[in-house]
Amino acid sequence: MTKDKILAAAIHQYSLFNYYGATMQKIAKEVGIKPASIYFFYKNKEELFIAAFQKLLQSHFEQMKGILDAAKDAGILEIFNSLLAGTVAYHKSHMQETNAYISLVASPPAEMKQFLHEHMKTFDTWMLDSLAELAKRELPHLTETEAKMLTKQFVLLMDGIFWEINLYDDETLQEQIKQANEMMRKLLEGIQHE
Amino acid sequence: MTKDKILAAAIHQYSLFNYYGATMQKIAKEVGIKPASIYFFYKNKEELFIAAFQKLLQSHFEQMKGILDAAKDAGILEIFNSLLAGTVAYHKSHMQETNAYISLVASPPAEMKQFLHEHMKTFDTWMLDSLAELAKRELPHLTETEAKMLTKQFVLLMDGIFWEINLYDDETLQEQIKQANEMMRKLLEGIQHE
Amino acid sequence: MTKDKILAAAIHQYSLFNYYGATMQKIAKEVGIKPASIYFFYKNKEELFIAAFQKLLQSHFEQMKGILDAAKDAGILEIFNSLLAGTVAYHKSHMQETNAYISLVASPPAEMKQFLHEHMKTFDTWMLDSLAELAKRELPHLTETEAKMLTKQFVLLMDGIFWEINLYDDETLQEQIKQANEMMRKLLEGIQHE
Amino acid sequence: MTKDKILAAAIHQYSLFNYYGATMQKIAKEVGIKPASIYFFYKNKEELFIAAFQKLLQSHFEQMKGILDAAKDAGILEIFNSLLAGTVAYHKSHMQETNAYISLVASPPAEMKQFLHEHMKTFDTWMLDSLAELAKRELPHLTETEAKMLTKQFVLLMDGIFWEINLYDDETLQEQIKQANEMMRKLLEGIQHE
DNA sequence: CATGAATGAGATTTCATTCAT
DNA sequence: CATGAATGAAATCTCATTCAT
Repeated sequence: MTKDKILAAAIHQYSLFNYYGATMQKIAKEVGIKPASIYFFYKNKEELFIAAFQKLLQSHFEQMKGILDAAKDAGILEIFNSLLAGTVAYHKSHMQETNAYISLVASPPAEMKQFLHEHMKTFDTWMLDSLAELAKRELPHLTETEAKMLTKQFVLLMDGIFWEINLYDDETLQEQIKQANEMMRKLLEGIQHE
Repeated sequence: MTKDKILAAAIHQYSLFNYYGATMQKIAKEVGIKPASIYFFYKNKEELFIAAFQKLLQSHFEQMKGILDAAKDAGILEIFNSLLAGTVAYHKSHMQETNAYISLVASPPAEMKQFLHEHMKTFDTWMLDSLAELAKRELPHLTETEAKMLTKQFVLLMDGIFWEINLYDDETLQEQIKQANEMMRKLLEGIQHE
Repeated sequence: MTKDKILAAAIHQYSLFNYYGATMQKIAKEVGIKPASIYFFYKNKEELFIAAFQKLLQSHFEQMKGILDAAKDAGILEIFNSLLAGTVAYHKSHMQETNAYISLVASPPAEMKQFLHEHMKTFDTWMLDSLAELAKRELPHLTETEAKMLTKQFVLLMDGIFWEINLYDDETLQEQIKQANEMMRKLLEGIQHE
Repeated sequence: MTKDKILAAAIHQYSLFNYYGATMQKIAKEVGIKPASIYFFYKNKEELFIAAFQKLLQSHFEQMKGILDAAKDAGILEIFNSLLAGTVAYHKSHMQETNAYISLVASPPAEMKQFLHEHMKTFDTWMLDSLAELAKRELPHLTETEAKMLTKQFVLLMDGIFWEINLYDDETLQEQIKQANEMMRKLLEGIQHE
């Protein structure tokens, strides 16, 4: 459908040139239509990008949910492992969306800031809650405080890996994932020996 | 000096609107001059932004060097601690530059990608080398491999904290720094007990 | 009928925005259809407006005829009186058409100028002839010249009132109609005393 | 000066095509510059036309004041006479402005309606007050009410003449002015014989 | 140093219109 | 009858840049 192709092109152009550099012309050309035609589907550039960003964030959210869902029946260390690997694998196989996503979070157009902030809060809450629940299930002897600490530490590692998607090539990134897994292993060991 | 004010305004506008949204008009207005006047100092927009980005990256680099330098005579854990705290403190007190820096790394204008990539490699190498050296000095019993691992893990935590500057408010960020310090403490403990 | 609703909407939009501002979109929206549908009824914008203006002028003409017809059996002063009152009453109760009519006469689209000029001449001739005839019937002692003068003077007053529809609120306008009637009364008095 | 030439061209184009048909391109072409250059002098089309209309109305007002001033030392009938003749002479020798003025009053762009209404009120008040004062000076035996009536009647004739500028050719218009003068003469005669 | 004036190129958007369904 | 989808042309406006002063 043309409407969806426009969204995809908008996200792609955004990933390349940011909001002001992603022109209606370039988007139209990528879709294979004329700029005027975009206005049949979207009222203006702002509404197009609101739709595009919504789709982007939502599909990122759903992907994360899927990864967590697929991993949730294993042991806690494996879950962490799968989450890191799954996140990176997804992002590496959807570089356009990932670049757009990173760009959006790192330097959102002024009009999106509010909307984006709310999404990030929702996402963060979901991630922390889900992880804490899994941690309690797998490590029932943990206090509430300990479980929270553990999840926060894991999220910190996830964020580190996420930022490094920007910086490192595939090989180095895989090495960093190993380091992250290693760290989680040691932290869990420490807890279980206490 | 007007020339420096232009650079600062360019960085500020870039942090707000990215490359294509940072117009010569807005930059001029922020400085209090007319757009035509910018061309007395810089040949064109591209050269202005090359200068601006160079300054931005260089001053970030120097700042990091300064932080490391100030911390380097303490114990290894304190060094890690100071680096994290110093980095965040610097960025929080220079939000404009930080936003511009993050934006630049996360979604650089096509023309800058090459230049940026080289800078990041230099910076990364320096950071890893410096940290490895300090680790060896403070923990002389570590093998080369162990030292490298430790520094990589620390860098991963630093990157996590860095990305979270984007996401969290001050309070939550301070909490995350604590978590990072706590993690480093446990990792070192583990190594020293082996 | 849709076709008539389109005409009415075209006239309304014309009264608000003039020819170039009365877009097919706005007309369609007012009717509750899509712009493409208009082309089933009218070949293009120009033909739509030719039809609209013809209807507008013709209905104005017929209305004036009706008013004259209804008044023509009274005394001459009453006839003048009824014409003024009737004209204003009609226009005040059809403000959209009146605004469009005034707008059309005051600043016709270039393509309409010729057509409009002819209509105005026809209308003017009819009005002068009709009035002159009535004047002769009611005031048989008048010379041809005197009758013509009287009708021209009356038309001048009518035109004044007409322009003032633009300018004044209802109350002031009613006051001006009284003045016009008063003037006609005095003029007739003057003639009859000679 | 370019700025003034732009204003004049805007008024001219407006007189030909009304607000939406008076494009920046046509205006620029008439001045002999490029459309972009207009924006150096006026922020946008709306502000350009606000300036243009202000100039138009103000210069019309001043012209009327000048005509009244030049006529004010004669007898009352001559004053009326001069006003009518002066108004028409001015408008006939400034057809562009007059067409624009009529168009503006008859079908103002929505954004101008408020501003225009206030101007018209000011103008109307000035005209009525000035005429009433002259009437009292020249015809001191008139009551306040009679003076007011006389001026209103004169204004009605003026408005009739004004609207007829639209409708008639020069010759017919001169004839109508004669009729207007004749009417004023008779009205005054009536008053003085009472 | 700095600006006023100007512009070519291009961005966003609107408009009248077409045509297949 | 009516519309969804599309478009060429043009309208408004912005942008980077130039150049004389």
